Amino acid sequence: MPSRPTMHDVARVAGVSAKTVSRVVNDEPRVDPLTRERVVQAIASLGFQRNEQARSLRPGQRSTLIGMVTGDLGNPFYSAIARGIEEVGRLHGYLLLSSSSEEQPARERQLIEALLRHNVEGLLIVPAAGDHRYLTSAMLSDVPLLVIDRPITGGHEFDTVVLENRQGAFDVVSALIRAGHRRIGVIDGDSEVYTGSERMQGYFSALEHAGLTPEVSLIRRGFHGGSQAERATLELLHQAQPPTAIFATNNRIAVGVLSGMKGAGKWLPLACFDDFELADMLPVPVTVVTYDAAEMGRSAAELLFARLKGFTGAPVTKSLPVQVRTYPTVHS
Amino acid sequence: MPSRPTMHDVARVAGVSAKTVSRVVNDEPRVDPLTRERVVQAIASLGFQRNEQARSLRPGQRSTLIGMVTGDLGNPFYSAIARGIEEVGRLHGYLLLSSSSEEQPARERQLIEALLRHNVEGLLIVPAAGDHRYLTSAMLSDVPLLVIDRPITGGHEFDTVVLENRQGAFDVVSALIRAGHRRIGVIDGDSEVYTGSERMQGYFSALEHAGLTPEVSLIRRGFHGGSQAERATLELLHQAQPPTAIFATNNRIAVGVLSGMKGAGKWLPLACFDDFELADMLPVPVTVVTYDAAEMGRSAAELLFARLKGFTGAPVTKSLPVQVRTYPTVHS
DNA sequence: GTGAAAGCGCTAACAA
DNA sequence: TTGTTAGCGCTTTCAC
Repeated sequence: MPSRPTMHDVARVAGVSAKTVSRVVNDEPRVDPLTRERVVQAIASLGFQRNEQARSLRPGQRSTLIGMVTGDLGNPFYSAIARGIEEVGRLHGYLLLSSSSEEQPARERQLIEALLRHNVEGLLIVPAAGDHRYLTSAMLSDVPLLVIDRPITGGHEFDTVVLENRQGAFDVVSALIRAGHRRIGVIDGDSEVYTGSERMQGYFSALEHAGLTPEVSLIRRGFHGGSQAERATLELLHQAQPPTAIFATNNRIAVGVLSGMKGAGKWLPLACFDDFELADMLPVPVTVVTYDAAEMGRSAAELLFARLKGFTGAPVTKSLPVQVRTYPTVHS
Repeated sequence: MPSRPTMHDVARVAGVSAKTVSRVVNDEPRVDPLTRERVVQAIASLGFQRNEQARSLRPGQRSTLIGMVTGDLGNPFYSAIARGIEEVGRLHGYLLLSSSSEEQPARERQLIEALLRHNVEGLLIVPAAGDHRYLTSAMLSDVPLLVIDRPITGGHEFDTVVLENRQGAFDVVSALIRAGHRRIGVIDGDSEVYTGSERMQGYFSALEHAGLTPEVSLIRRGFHGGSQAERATLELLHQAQPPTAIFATNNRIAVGVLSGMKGAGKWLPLACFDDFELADMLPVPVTVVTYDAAEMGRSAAELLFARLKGFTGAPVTKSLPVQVRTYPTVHS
């Protein structure tokens, strides 16, 4: 059972003091080349690896750890963000502690506390719903916190990176209108969530901009999973005056909408916030709002490292651009 | 700029020694209820949070950190595994350090070393290709390592969790045969990768079992992305004796195959290892091998924690079951 | 039931 | 150029 060698072990083998080993490990200048060589040899022969936890215990030393909390690491949207964060972190020599709140506020708080106990130098969160006033500067004690995808409302202000949700929804609904649609159904995910409400506003703006009046019978809000969206779609399609196209405010909803169309045997053009694979293989034309989720992670991480490097100033909010893309139908 | 309070700060406020605070924080029994109460108050009023790095520095103390290396955290397959690991880790009070090797052996090694420097108690990796003999017990110094999805060949033996790749491929190809197909094309991802070669063996076994002879012209191997698979599909479809169905050894390949079919305007039934969304919305019947990727992560993590709890014995290899599932075509 | 002293592995400050 | 001392925040002796 080999236990990790310490600097003292290396020092003994090299015939120097621990401090000299430390100097070599940290590439400090004032070390005799010959001494350095002896130490390097000893390090290699013992397979020494510095204990980062011990190092970061000293005041003024960094832990080189950052922490992340999203709703669900297994969700491709969140994991793309995680990927972006990790990528930038690695460039700076940081490792990423990642965790899933399962969208539960209590869990999110526990995770943030756990990450802080482990001395992360920075936090990045995709906040769950709920009150975040517990995020006081006392609790965070100088650890910068970056908010991704949905701003935290009320209380302390944080650096934030979001998508241009409203603009994207406006653009994609406008595309349907340009294609001649006047009755555009909409199925919204959780409309209490920031992104959902922003996208709904984009929908309304697009109608208004085209001189169209929103119609209650075409709007279905507050659906969580795909199966709820599927039922809502059936309702929409079976009513007396059905829509001629449908806008889904996210891709999980879109999948439910497609199932609904399949069930009803009525295929309508689909618009959707979020790109998804095989959109070009469907029996309906699909228009999506596409964007780079990993870029959200990268932007957030870059802002975080700017803070760590001493950038001060008022909290920043960055909106990332999105793009509309149309996929043709497949004719089988 | 608030800095984190220490146990000494709490001790001062509560009028006790640091050791007593430690006792309270660790729920040790022999503390006077009144003293305990005073300490609890002080902890609350200061917002004290124990410094885990300092704690884990003492010999015999755990870091409550585990580390993971996969090819790409942003890939849904890997992130599902990460999710499973994280879930089990959380139950045990552990945080997860996750990182992406980008399938580069050198990067993988660097990440493993970085994780060890940060005192992870266990490692879980989805290994990149290449030689892993550097993973010596000297390097790992008692840190258990779990291998996921693809066994490490040669050298040290590790606990391993994989899918029943061969059986799954056998089953899904057999399903095509039962449906009457005699000429089944196959497009393989990277056939040097363990999963690819296992799945190919399953394909061959299924043919053999049905008394069919493999045909070179129906087999295309070694394709990386979807676009390579797309070209291979076009070749397959345009030859004199085309197949009547195609087996794709993973879902990225399957997407390429579908593009190829679209390009050729020839739609054939598709079989595929890996489930994927919207498989029931395609102009061809799709049969997939489905499984729970998160379960791989959970199984691996459970095995890891068993080791941490002292389970000894020869390295274990666990194969997780897979299932065949058929989606009907959509008729638009 | 409580506290004082020592030390985990490392590095900043100071000596030599 | 190199070594000694001290201490980061915590917990383990071992006294009291």
